[in-house]
Amino acid sequence: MGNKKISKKERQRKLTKRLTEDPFLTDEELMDIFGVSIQTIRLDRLELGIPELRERVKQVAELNYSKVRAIKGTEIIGELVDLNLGENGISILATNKDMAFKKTHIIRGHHIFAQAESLAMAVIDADVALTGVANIKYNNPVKAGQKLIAKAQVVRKRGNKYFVHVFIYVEQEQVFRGKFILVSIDE
Amino acid sequence: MGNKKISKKERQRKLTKRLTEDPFLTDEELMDIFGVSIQTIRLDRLELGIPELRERVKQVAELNYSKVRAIKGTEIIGELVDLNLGENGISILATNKDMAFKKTHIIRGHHIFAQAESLAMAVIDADVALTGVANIKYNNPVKAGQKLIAKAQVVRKRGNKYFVHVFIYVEQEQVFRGKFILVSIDE
DNA sequence: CTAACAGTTAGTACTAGGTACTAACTTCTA
DNA sequence: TAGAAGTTAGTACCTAGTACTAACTGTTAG
Repeated sequence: MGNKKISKKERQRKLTKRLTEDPFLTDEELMDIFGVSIQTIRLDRLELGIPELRERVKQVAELNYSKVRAIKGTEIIGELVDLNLGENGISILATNKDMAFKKTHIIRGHHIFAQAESLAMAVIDADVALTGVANIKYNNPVKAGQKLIAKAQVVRKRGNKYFVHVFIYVEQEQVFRGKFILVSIDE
Repeated sequence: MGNKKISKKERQRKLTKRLTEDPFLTDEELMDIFGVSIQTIRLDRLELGIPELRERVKQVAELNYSKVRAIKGTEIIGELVDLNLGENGISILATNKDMAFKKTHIIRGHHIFAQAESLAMAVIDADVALTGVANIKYNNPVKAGQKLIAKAQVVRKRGNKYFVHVFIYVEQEQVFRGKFILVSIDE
């Protein structure tokens, strides 16, 4: 693909773009793409501070390995720190900027909801449950990096219906409250 | 960490487990973990058909490179198929088993909530919004693989508060309804 | 008791995809 | 036309392996 001469600056700009699009390219492939020697590619990466292929692949792998876990978790969102089955429970969720809006760094609502819902499910003494009705309120926006402490309380149980209240706090201040009605399914 | 003799079978079982938990372990680290030589680790991997570290890392990277994009999207959960800013909108979310409980294959509530909430945000004509209050109800469980069609309608606007109703259907049948009050933040 | 075998270890040659470095060549430019 | 910038070539070395041969250890069957 010998593009007929482009400047060093231009090549380095394109190289950066190419590698952000596809971090799996080897120096050898880049050599063919830009029609320069492998040493030039390596000098470019050195100047631009772009690590080698294996390092780039590892970074992508590590980044997503934790991210996916955090989103879908095993089952519960946040870390369960206390639990009395059928009574109450506490979970902690450390927020990060991946959970937030890019502009404002305010945590997206469904992450908070997910913590509350999954804690509510954890506290009831049933194998599988579904959220029937939820009445929720977000009191205050949460910033990326803040630690969410969720407290759940089973208030009533009627047949296979559980009424659970969940309150989420950031340093004593309430940021969320939710009333869930969970329905357990017997198999 | 020389565990005092374990059988080959047992070691290979544990090795498989260790590597599914943490695919970033080198043969050298595994050698220390199991107290055997590096050749034994390599024979084990060969017998078990487990590829080398760099291949494993690459697989994790490639797998998630596409998956994560689908989970967090740019901003909206599901695909936006129709939108009249300030009035209404429709989004479609194709569910899969990663969004469901392992046992029952029923979609976890917060994914449905996330689709509804993000659609509600998309329809209101404001840069950034937060969910203030949500009153929601799950009518019917959703199975993995079903296609969720969400319809949002802005019913009232008062100052920086927007009242949005969202209904989600699976083939004409309503599975979710939510009333959101969204608050736009002016910067 | 010993031969046979599984299991383990040791060692060598080779690989990809590099780093780090020296040296030389080409091209532009003052 | 000298010198700097840019490019290319080549070498030694690195990691985390594969693929292979050879030898050693421990158990077990005849």
